[in-house]
Amino acid sequence: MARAATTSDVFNAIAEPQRREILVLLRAGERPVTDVARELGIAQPRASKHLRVLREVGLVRDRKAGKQRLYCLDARGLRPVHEWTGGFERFWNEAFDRLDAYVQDLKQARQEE
Amino acid sequence: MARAATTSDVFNAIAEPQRREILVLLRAGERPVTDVARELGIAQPRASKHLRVLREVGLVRDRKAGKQRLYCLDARGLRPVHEWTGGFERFWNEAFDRLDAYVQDLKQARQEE
DNA sequence: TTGACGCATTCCGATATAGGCATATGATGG
DNA sequence: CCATCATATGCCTATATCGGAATGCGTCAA
Repeated sequence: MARAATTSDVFNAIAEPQRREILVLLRAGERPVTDVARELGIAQPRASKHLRVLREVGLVRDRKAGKQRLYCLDARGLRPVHEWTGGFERFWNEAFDRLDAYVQDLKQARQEE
Repeated sequence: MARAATTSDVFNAIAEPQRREILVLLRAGERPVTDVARELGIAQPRASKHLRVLREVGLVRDRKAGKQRLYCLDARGLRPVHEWTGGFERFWNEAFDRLDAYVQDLKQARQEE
């Protein structure tokens, strides 16, 4: 089996750097596809594809505006990711890590005696 | 080009659900590969491979303990993810979203007139 | 109606990945 | 040194991407 589909999975959707760039860009407000493509320096079909993935996982919404289609951020889907990583907050505490490294060294040393 | 390598990229590493499970499991303390495999209900080679990816992006460390190899969490790499998503915190505020949806509706309605 | 513009989609090729299975490697005990 | 347990790796297949180029489709203006 290959990797899980990006569709319907926010973790996969934001695994792609350019999609993260798009989300950051859209924080400044809604934009048409062409603008997104130009600001990221990528081809328009590519921007459309990324935006489609983001739309399918619910991270952006789109709205027709004449000839254009404006995309805007809907960051609610990022909340679960934030909370999931937040569950590890106490583990990346610097002091904790230093202590942990110390314990590691102790164990390693004891075992190498 | 295919998708970016999972290696050396935390966002990609945690895009895989089972790897996230492993990280959660390791919060309870270090474990040998076999335990990880058993607790996730997967084959041992699979667990080893996932652990390897996690090790290569720095999310776990390993330590030899006799015949076993104990893996332990090193969650520091999750901090950037937490902070990145945190940059969208104000956008998933419920009230904000409600207002936004309202504005959306207004625009949509105006355009459909 | 015809162009022109903005965007989505499709077809294609290259590649990375996940998983399974078999097997190699490593360490331990006898 | 050998048998055994614990892990890591290599090989293989199926599949899901990403990216590019061409093209389809809808909308607006003249």
